[in-house]
Amino acid sequence: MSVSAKYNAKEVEEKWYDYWMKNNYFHSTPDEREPYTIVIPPPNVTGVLHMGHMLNVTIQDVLIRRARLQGKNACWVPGTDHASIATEAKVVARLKEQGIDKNDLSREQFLKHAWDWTDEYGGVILEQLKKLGASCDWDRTKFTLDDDMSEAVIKTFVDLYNKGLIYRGFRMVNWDPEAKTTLSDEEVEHVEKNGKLYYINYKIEGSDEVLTVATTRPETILGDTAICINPNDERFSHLKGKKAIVPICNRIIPIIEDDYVDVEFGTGCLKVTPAHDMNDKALGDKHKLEVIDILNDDASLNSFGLHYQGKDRFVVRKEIAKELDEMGCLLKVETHINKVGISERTKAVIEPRLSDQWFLKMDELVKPALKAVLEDDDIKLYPKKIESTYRHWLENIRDWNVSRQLWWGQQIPAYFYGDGKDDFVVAESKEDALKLANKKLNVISSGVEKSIKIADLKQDKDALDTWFSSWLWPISVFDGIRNPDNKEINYYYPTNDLVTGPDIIFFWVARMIFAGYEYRNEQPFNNVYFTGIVRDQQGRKMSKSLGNSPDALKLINDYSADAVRAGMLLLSSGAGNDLLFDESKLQQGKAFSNKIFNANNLISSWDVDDKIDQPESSIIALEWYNAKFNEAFAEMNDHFSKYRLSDALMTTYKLIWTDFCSWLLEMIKPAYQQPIDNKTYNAVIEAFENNLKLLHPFMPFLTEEYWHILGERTAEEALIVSQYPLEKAFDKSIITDFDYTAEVISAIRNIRKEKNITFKESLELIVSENEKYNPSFDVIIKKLCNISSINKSKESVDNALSFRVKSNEYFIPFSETIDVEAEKIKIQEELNYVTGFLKSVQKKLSNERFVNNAPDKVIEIERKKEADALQTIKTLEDSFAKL
RNA sequence: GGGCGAUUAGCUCAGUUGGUUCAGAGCACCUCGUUUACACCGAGGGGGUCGGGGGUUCGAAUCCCUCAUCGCCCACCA
Repeated sequence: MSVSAKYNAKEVEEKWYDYWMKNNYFHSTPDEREPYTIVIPPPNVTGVLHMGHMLNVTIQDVLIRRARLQGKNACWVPGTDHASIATEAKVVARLKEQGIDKNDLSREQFLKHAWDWTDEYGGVILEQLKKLGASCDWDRTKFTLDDDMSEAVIKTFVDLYNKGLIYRGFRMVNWDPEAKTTLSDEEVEHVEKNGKLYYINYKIEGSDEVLTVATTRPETILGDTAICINPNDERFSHLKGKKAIVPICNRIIPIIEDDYVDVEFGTGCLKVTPAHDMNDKALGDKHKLEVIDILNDDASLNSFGLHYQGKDRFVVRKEIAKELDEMGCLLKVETHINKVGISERTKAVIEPRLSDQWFLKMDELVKPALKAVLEDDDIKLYPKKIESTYRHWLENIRDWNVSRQLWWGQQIPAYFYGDGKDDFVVAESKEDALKLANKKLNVISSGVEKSIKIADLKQDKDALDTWFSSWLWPISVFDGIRNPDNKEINYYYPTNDLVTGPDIIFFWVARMIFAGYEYRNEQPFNNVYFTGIVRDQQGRKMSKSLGNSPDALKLINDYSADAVRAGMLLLSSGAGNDLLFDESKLQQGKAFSNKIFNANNLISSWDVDDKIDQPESSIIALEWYNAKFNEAFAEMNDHFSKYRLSDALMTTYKLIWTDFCSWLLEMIKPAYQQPIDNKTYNAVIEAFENNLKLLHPFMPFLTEEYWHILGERTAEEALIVSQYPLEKAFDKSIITDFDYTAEVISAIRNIRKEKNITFKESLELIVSENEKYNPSFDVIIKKLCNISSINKSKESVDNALSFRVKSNEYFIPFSETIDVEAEKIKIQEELNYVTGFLKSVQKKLSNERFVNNAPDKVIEIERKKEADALQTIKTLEDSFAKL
């Protein structure tokens, strides 16, 4: 007899994780089986487990464990991402706390600190994944800055450069003045801000006239190199060809004409600052304007800022407005809402800035990626609606700025040997670079023998965007870039499923598809499951600043990993839907664990006697359960095929709780202290075991625990490496018959309740049978409702309680006097309902247009309804009359 | 500004090409209950005119139009 009434999760979970690890069950090597591969979206190496990971990792583990049970060679590759900008920012912050300024360190010194940090925190998150039960192949753990991974990145960069897809360009880029690096377009968030629109007067050269220009950024007037008007704007036609004077710096600038200018907006005049605005840059290029960059890399003003030199742009904005006002140049200030670009990582306001950067051409890379998803269906996105977002982005894509002014990452393999803009070569190593440089030099200076030494080569200081390494992830984790023909990449690639958040569809998912086609000529994965975002109950994103993010490890500790996994899945309704975190779902997961624990308690309390016969009730109960199991199993598989994991779990949950525990166990349960027959017992154990298999992907620990409790298993026979049951055809009619029986049972229970008849008091049941039903379930009714006998009778039964299921009427003879009036009312109510229903059916059937237009099948159904209703009415009327 | 999606019980969501007894599930809620696995339980029960309006149809939660509300993505309007 068990002492504890509750399941001890913590102990169990540690035990089985160790056991799985010890037996190497997570490890995969290529063999003759069908592979099933998932590469983990590598979390930030210095990150800690949060709710998003929990959901994401649970889903991946469910898929991997299921594939393993299906006999596939399941391989889940774990790893971490160096997350250049995020990690570098953290390291810089920590150094600052120690009183160290990054600028005082050499690249090597800084990287030493960064690696120390990585060694200290890296892997913490992977340990946390283990607590959740993640069955990753830990032997394959990768880090995006591992030597082999970096080599792949460099090789790719050189290859793309040689193909002419990577180029160096002096372009307007997104500048994060806090991190002092460029960002890709995807790393910039646009937020609406309440700003101001300043109306500034510019004098016209050689006249007293002024021209008013509206701007949101008055500090940039110091970088103005033109005023632009619309050539069709008659208000300004007299100013054509004239010049204006920039206040404060008194620079004389041309007034140019371009129909880009919106006549309606502001004053209809635009100040042009090519160095600090994308549009102005375009205008500047078109009209060959001077470019004056007034900012330092930290967004303070440089010498062009005159007396504002050294001050931050936002400080200057206020001060310059004041100065302009005092000069009488500030006409007015209006409030104005505009979108401001914010750095995703540092939240600093982005400055458009001109600089030399490396770009990857997108046009060609995009083509196969579009085709694969939208035309060929080689890659399926779940939910499908994401496809339109995907298409839109790919069709409007701009070249990818891949260089970052950071140290934490792969350094760009470009080597400069001179001061000229083109005096560089791109190569995998410095030695190769030297050869190339000399070759290039000699071709250029034909005839004159020139040579440079290795010491003359200066490698580009910049590092590559983090995503430039992660886009290779599904290939490089199998060494498919360096060794494209190796056994592993050929076996595991393309991977099967990718599970990730919709927020990185462009950063990562789309780019992996580019890389997949470019380097393998094949999709990197067949399916992408986009999880939703985990939000709090008010629908807000989980964030540190709001403090609304529960401690993931504490949840595992409080509820168990199994309960957390089940809870997360119950919450997530489908791919792509956000989910509102609700601890009560975890409670539900925990209650479910306990339910299974108690089912096992019951089973293990039975004494098995092989000398007694199997009762009839057990035979039919097991026959029914067998059908029910196969029905549920097929349904669960169907849900899986559509990536409806929540529904798949719910199907399993109901199978176990309702069908197995509430019905089957109650039906086959032997009387108090009586033994159970051998046959039934074995069948129940087998049913339980099959349930555990179905549940294992969702709740791996407790299922493994009971698997071993139910039977002696060798290491090779662990649940995690067992085989899924086979899907079998099932007899649907027995399920229908049982559903009918359940209605009868429910009606009897209702009567007991209404009349206060305790379960102990045995009753007699009389049925006047009109409709066929399976009498083999009578033994079940007897057992579950404490019915002494079930008799058939055509006669009315005196002084009996009655109820009806379908068109059959049931009577329970009652010792006390029946309240005839109450019975009459009851029957009358039922009669009213059925009569009303019949009317609506007959109305439909007498409608010619319905009969003429509806398909025969539908009409047939209506006729059946009519017949059934008539029969029921007859039964009710008879009963009424007899009363 | 452009695009996409959503709106069904208190909550979170199903509802397959419009058609089975007047829309389902889980949770929550209410009532009753210590029958010998489990009160993290059992039995029973209440609850929705499917966002509003209009249309197509014999028939609409399901198709069309429109309005409202919410969400997401994209975008260089000073």
